[in-house]
Amino acid sequence: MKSDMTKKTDLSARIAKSISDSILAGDLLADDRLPSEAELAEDFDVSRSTVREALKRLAAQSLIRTERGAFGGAFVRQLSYDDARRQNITMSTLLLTMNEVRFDVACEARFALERACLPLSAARCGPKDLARLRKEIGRQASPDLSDEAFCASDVAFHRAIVDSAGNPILSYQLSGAVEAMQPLMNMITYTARSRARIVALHTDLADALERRDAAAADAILTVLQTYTLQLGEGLLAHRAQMRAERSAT
Amino acid sequence: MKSDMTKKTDLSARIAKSISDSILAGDLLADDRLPSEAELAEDFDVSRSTVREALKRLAAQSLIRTERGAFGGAFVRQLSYDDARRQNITMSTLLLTMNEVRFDVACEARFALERACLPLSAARCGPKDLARLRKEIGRQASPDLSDEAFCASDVAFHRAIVDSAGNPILSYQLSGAVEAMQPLMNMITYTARSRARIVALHTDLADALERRDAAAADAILTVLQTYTLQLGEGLLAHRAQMRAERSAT
DNA sequence: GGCATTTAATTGTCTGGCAATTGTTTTTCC
DNA sequence: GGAAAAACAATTGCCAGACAATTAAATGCC
Repeated sequence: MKSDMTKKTDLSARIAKSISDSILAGDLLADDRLPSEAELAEDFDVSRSTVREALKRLAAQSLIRTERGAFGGAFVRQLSYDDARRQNITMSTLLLTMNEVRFDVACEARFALERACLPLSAARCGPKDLARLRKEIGRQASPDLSDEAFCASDVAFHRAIVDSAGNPILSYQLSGAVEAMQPLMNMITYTARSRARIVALHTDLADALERRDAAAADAILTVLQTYTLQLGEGLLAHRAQMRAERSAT
Repeated sequence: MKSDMTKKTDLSARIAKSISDSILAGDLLADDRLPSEAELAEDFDVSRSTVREALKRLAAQSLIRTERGAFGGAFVRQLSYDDARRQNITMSTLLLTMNEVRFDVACEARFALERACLPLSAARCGPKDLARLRKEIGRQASPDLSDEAFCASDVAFHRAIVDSAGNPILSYQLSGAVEAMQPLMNMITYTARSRARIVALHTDLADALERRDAAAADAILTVLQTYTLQLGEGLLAHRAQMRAERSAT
């Protein structure tokens, strides 16, 4: 076995793992009710506090939800796309910031993944998707927009491209890559010139998708990637400097 | 605000969120020590049990680790790629099974994402990566292999392709898509004929990568996708039947 | 039958305590 | 003086018991 778990980890962790295994294995289905805390305490032969700690662990992973009152209790939670997406974004953000990932590495991953969506997006995007893209482009063009708001709209634009592929699994998998970039992109100061350039590229991209021209969209994305990388160039040095300062402390 | 959180959710959830926000915002850095449970209890004006439940929530998300003894306590945990990958896989698996995602949808997402890696893999894969690929191909060719083991090796092969792109962020993001497929693929029975076909395609793929021929690799992946889809065709009906049976209960 | 009240089950929170762990400090002994 | 042993202190892990809050069901009343 990879990890023995016996007698070295928390009781609450072991209990949580036991229940979580049951859920993963399909022994417990969505909306099934778990035994009450008192029953679980007896089943596992631990105190109620320990059971509660285990249940909180599961709740933190969106595996269960709890309801109070008679006939309440802990219920297996059907993991929604939104919940999964939120957790994915949190984890990706954390991974990027805590490991001081280089801007170019994150950028490469993000654009590679987005490129994977383009053929599907070009084939399937509908009027609603295009409207969403145009709306964000319009917002990006307004001059009285903070750098942060511009960046947020940029992320929204790219999310819209991913969603237009019409595959929810794809949207989920890419949410982390697209949205976790935001903190990194926020460190860029967008001049009027660079904004205009980006808006133009976004417009070209939307046009290409509307024409269902995947090859053109791909080419534009490549240009956008190069330009983004260029804008973020300074961040590599900045990161290195931060690290140097901290180690000097 | 999106969610008020005040006076409707658990105290432990609010406290966990408060601490987790501090970590996400960078106020708490990796290996920083949190106040002791007793201190936190006083700070937040709650009992120690409530603080403990909050800390267990954070531990479940790999945000902190705890150590016992004097000078022990809760420490901000540097989220490792492995931790993140594990959680990503769990969540993806859960998402796929609990939402009864159609095999073709999951398959499409998986191959689209893998396709995104191919140019990078072709450009960068080294001898070690190729050896890993060949090793899995060799395993898949041995006739005395259970369907499950064959499937596990298939997943390992595709993970190796992703890893050979040499971008850890990409590897992380794709781990969910690749590994969460395994439970679905496990429902396929692999005949000797289909195994031979898959091994041949895998070999072609490895050869193409060795030649640094991204276009050829892409074409082979398309064939593999079509074939996988064909093998999994029955699962769509199977799923529908399962659902029908359950609703009849 | 419909509405108000009571009841029972369950989670949420608190208090207080003891055991286990572990780095530090002090003591003991050679 | 130095090394081993013992005591110490801080901290988490776990437990028992209590009470409050909530909520669906059961009951009673009209």
